Amino acid sequence: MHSLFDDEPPVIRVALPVPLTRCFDYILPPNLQNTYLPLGARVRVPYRNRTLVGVVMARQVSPDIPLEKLKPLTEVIDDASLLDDHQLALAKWLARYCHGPVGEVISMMLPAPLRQGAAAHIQEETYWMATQSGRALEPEKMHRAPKQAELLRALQKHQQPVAATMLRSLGFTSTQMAALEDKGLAERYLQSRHLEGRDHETPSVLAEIPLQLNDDQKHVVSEVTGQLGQSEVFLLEGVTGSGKTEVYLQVIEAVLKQGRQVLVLVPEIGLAPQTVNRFKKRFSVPVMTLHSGLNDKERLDAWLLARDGRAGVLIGTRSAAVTPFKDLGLIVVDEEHDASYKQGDGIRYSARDLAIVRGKMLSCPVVLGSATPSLETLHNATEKRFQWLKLTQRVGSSVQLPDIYLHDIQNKKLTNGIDGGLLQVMRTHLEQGGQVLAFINRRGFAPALMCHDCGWVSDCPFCDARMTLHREPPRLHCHHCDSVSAIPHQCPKCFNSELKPVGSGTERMEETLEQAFKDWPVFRVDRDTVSKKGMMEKLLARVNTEEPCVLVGTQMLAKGHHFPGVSLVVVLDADGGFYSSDFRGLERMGQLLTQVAGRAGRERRKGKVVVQTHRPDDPLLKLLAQHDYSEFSRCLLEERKDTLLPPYSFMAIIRAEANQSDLVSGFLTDVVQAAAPVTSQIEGLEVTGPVPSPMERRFGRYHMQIWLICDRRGPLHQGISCLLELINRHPLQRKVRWSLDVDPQELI
DNA sequence: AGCACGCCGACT
DNA sequence: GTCGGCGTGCTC
Ligand SMILES: [Zn+2]
Ligand SMILES: [Zn+2]
Repeated sequence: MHSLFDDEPPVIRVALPVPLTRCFDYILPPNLQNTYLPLGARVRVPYRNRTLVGVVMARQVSPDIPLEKLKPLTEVIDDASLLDDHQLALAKWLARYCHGPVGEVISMMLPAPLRQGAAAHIQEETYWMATQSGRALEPEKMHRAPKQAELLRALQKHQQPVAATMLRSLGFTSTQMAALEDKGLAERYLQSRHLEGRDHETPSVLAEIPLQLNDDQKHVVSEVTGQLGQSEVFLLEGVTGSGKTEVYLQVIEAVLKQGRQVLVLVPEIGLAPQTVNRFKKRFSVPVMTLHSGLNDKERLDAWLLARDGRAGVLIGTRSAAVTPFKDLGLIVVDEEHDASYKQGDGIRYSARDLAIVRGKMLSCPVVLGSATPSLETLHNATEKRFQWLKLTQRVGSSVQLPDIYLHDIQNKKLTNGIDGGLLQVMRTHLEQGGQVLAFINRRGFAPALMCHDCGWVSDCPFCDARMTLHREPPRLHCHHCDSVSAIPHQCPKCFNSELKPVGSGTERMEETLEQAFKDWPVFRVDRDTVSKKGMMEKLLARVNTEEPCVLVGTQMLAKGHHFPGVSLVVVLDADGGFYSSDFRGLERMGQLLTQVAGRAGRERRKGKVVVQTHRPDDPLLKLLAQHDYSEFSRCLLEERKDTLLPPYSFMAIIRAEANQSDLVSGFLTDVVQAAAPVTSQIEGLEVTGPVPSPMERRFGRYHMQIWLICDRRGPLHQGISCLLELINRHPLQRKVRWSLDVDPQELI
């Protein structure tokens, strides 16, 4: 709105990274009134007694507080919009969805240097390339300038521009480079080092010939490429080895040929160099990555190159979902069911869901790929909101699905978590020259230490949990609060000197298997071994020799790296999903088991999977053993429908914690009771709680939650707004930390 | 969230 | 007398 009077100073509305769900207005001082200041540009503003970086959300606003209370802004940082209209619309959408401040959402979207006000310009470096006449000239003829001749000879060897820094490290000087330029023999280029001489404007997109597709793949590629420019969501369901990646590559190729950009989302661990290299090898356009392994500068460059349309393909983990693009033509979400797509703190968004929202806003297709789609996605596909495409044929004729055996351990005495019969199966397999993969879902030596005389257990002093016994290095370690203590030599309660480890983790399994198989090496892969630098590379090299060995580890082994020599996979604790307090426990178990099975015998020989279970007759487990994830998921969906849980309802959780349990319960009880007159009138909305979290005490703090479940999103958000309003007015706000999670993935 | 302001106990 | 504990209020 324009000001009522012309002499009133122009006021702008700024989103700031503060936890207050409103924007702040500032006066544009006279000296900045002629500065170009578009929406989405960053400004520096005074805020209380400090200065903050904010983003312009509106101009020429009439402030809701008296004009004399407004402060003038300090500085305009961007001379052009930093975030375009779509990016701002996305931020607003996410802020509404999370019931959070748009300023915090925007702050989350920006790489750290931009948050702090750094210039939004790609650092360009000088590159040199021989011109046509430079290539035609024989350097030997340059008698009077031997150094320049040598430089020209070096440049002639390359078809691509060579970095000036590289030439300098070879002993050439800038004067020599400039001299060649003056003679028209060399040309200078300014470009980002990350582009590796590639250019998105390139006329040819391909750097190699694509693979031949089978009929399934051809059908999928033509379906998706036939609907480019439309906001369609595709579920691409393809079993392990059905050639999903090649389908992605060929759909991406079609988008790149239109001169548009592509975003590829991958799980946290999925960003293996081999995946990225496959993309770089296929395309001649710049392929950038964005993941947690990059430093601030690298992240900023990737972000800017995507925003400026200079990156053709961006492959990234969760946070890449909020990267701006100049002309986005396709989003691929690989392993869409993966839990790492959900941000667990701060702005709790799902990268997969955000991808779908962006697709709708930009009219671009979204491809969700998985061998084990989430129930949410399957439900959307069944309801025809997504187009359901399937890859049923496995690529390569020799590849067969492994046989899966459910190994009954009811009434069996296990030695350190493994049955003697199963050890024999492993031995036979090793004798035949095969590699074995053994999964166990717990790190450490044993999940607890116990006194058999008085019943003392290694409880964590800060959590409702046992401290895990570790041998490397020896310690008791709580996996929930990270507190560490020495291993007691005798029982702290009765002084009995015999304390027994209870249950097995990866370390104990490693030891057990080492003792059982003296002739073959046993390698452990879990967070503790992988974090040691260079260990993983060394291990991969050893395992890739395909000499017989045993790999024991956590889920980490199932994701990421593929081991071609493995033909026996052993799952030691499959029953966890049955006893999980989370209604998604079984779904996760099915996805993990299917993924694990895909690790057995993908090449050459047929694989075998053995699953230790107390429930060999369980119908769901049997379905998984028959490679029937579809029927398995159909059964689970049936169950969710009966219990009216997601995806048959929408859910939100309000979590709260404090150092005293009565503070949390008092706080949440007040809120629920005060809201009841309103929430009980909202049709279909169910408010449950406060209830203690599955592990009430964690790190000395008491956790409780309120559940909101509703059959429609609208009333759910109405209920949330009502509760949050009361929370924000509650006097205990200072002592209780709380958060809202819409569409939670974890119920903890 | 942050950060100032303000009001009480125990220190030089 | 003052240093610092944290309860309270506000941020354009
Ligand atoms: Zn004891
Ligand atoms: Zn703990």
